[in-house]
Amino acid sequence: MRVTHLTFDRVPVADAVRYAAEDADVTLRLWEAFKPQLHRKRVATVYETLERPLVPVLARMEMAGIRVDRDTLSRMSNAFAQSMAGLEDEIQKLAGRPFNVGSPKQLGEILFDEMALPGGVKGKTGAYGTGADVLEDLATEHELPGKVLDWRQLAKLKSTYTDALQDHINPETGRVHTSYSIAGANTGRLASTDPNLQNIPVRTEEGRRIREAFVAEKGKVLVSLDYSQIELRILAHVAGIDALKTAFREGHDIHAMTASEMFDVPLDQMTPDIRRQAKAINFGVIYGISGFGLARNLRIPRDQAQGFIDRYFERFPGIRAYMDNTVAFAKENGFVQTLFGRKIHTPEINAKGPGAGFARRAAINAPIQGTAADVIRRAMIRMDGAIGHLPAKMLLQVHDELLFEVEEAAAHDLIGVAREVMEGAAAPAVKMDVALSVDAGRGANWAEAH
DNA sequence: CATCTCACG
DNA sequence: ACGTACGTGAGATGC
Repeated sequence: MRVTHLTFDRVPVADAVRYAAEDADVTLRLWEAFKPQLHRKRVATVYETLERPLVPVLARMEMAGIRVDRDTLSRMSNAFAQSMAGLEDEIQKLAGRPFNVGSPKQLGEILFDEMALPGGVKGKTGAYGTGADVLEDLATEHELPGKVLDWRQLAKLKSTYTDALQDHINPETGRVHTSYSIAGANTGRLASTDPNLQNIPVRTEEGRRIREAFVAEKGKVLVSLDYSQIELRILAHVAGIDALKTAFREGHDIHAMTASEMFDVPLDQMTPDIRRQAKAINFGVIYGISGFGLARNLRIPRDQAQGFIDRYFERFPGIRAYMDNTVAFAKENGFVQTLFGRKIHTPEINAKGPGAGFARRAAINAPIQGTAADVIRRAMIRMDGAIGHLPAKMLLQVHDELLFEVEEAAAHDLIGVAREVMEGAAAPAVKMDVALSVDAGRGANWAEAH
């Protein structure tokens, strides 16, 4: 038994398998044993965020793991390596000399010193920034930056996913077993480590294919259920925005509705670009919006971004009141609260200087992100009992999504039961003005189930 | 071991 | 005046 390397809230799967087979509650006892070693502040966070019944649930999920097909990953890895080699040749021809494409330092010197492309900005450390947004802008000037972006995407997928994931396949179970931190995030979210299964690619077609390697056992399927727009629904509730509440109640496209309201465009004349801008604003509000941040995200002038925000506050006045009240509460008390009363500490809120902006935005975001975290944690605690009669296991949590593996014939029943648990998870402690809604999918692999 | 970059919600 | 979207984890580079 190796307990020495245990942290307070993480259980290496080899131990979890052994312990949980004997006693699903053992993680909790281990956690209790390690608690005295924790830093004082960390203890306070844990006490306030921990819901004890969640601990054995997480242990069972870690123990269950998810089957990952090594051959699929291996094939993809080889394909990535080939494409990268081709791109590397092209990049170095364009650069005029060989260099390490994976080195931001060398790339910056090539782009801005040797090739003298415009827009080189040095950061605090004196190095040129070569992030994706910089290279995207630069791609209109020259062929090279776009190829570096392509190379980087493949390098990321290969090193972090197709290669590293293979090393995490447990030889005894043939499955990948993550570890969950129950107090990993300040807001009350879980965190997934070793490996992180909460950041498996999905946004691009190439990345999404990695999810094809996450498969169900023969005769079973993967079922994914995810909350639809849970943070915006919570915002509508806590800030009391009637227009948003109505839109959710009537099942409207929330970003299109926001766009229509803000820009006076009828819904039947909505364009993808106007909707995209409104979507960015909706997210911005959740993040504690600033003119600068929105301008950078949308790549528009700062005064125009500020105009959008002013307009938003004008049309949804409850939003500004929510933000002001939340910040005032944090300054007064040193914490904010989720709808369920869980405290999230904001020790920097009264700081002077550049840190003040961060603390302010974090305080605005925390009740929203934290309430969403509470909701899904409540669902997870109830889930084991609710699906106990079904041949199903809860495998993963990805902030607003739960992934299950279930015998094929029971998939329909599982979706019905799990959806009911998730949609009802706020009750009875909190009566939401906006109903929670859950989307479901199923398939032989995670790509199909999503 | 810090920094940069990028994957996710 | 200042520097900014919120919350994470991980791999590669280079000091």
